[in-house]
Amino acid sequence: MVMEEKLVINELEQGRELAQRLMSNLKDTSSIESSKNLISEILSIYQNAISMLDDKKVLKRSREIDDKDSKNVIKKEVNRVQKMFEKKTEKVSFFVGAGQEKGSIDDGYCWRKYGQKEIHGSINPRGYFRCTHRFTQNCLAVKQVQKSDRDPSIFEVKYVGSHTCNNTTTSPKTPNFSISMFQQEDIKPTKTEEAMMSLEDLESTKNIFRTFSFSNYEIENAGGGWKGNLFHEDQLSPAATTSGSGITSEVATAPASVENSETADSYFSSLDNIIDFGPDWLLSCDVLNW
DNA sequence: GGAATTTGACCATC
DNA sequence: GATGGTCAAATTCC
Repeated sequence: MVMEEKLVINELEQGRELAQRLMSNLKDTSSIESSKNLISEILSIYQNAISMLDDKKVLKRSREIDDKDSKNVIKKEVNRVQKMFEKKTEKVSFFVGAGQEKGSIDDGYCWRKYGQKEIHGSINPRGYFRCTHRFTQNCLAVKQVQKSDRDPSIFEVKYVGSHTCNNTTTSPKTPNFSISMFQQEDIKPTKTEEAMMSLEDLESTKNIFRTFSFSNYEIENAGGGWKGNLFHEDQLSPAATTSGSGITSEVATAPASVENSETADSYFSSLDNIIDFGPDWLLSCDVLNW
């Protein structure tokens, strides 16, 4: 079975489990809050599953990978992912809670909004942000934030360029969140992508890959439920975005070598041996404690 | 008053 | 000409 299928099944199984819990909760009128949390989580899980199934390219590639004699395909995928890292653009979907309506998701960097555009075919406008230190430190990092048409609670954030500034709004955070990272499809090189991904970006990417599992009911609901945790203003982190996914670390965890690797090259060279590292490597992370 | 945001205009690309 | 990205003046916020 290919990775994407595992992911989808995983999502659906969690949705089923949560629905069962919800049914139990409904018998107990005192657990309304808990029920609300469960409903939110179920919805986001199904949203994830639908998104996966909806991605025809992922499914198409899944079929390729499913081919037992697909070592060449795997090689190709490794190269493709490697190229993706070489590009400076990454797209991240953020599951955003209350108080994060403006898409000014705090990812530890200072951003200044410089534009907003209605995008053809999209309901929601796209916001354009650049690093506050663009002129003082010549930092060319840029990000685009757009509320998902499919799920308004999700902000799709595309990062272009790497930070060359030293300034961050905060020290590395200890986010409680889950994150879905999708490969940016059909990225066409632009003038903003002249530089290659910096080690700094790689570092942040490695952080993103740190994983967890968050299908633990007790943990999720400790302190008012996972959503309460995730979206508490003091804790909501940026890049700390969340998809609300319940995908477990089994399928979402990046190889430990990612964290220890010094460069993207060294990391990806190890990928040659990883059969199950799927193509569009839809990663979903639920971070509990860093 | 300085910094940040908004928004219409302009420009590049296809 | 349509679309997406950026600029910059006006406006708002702290």
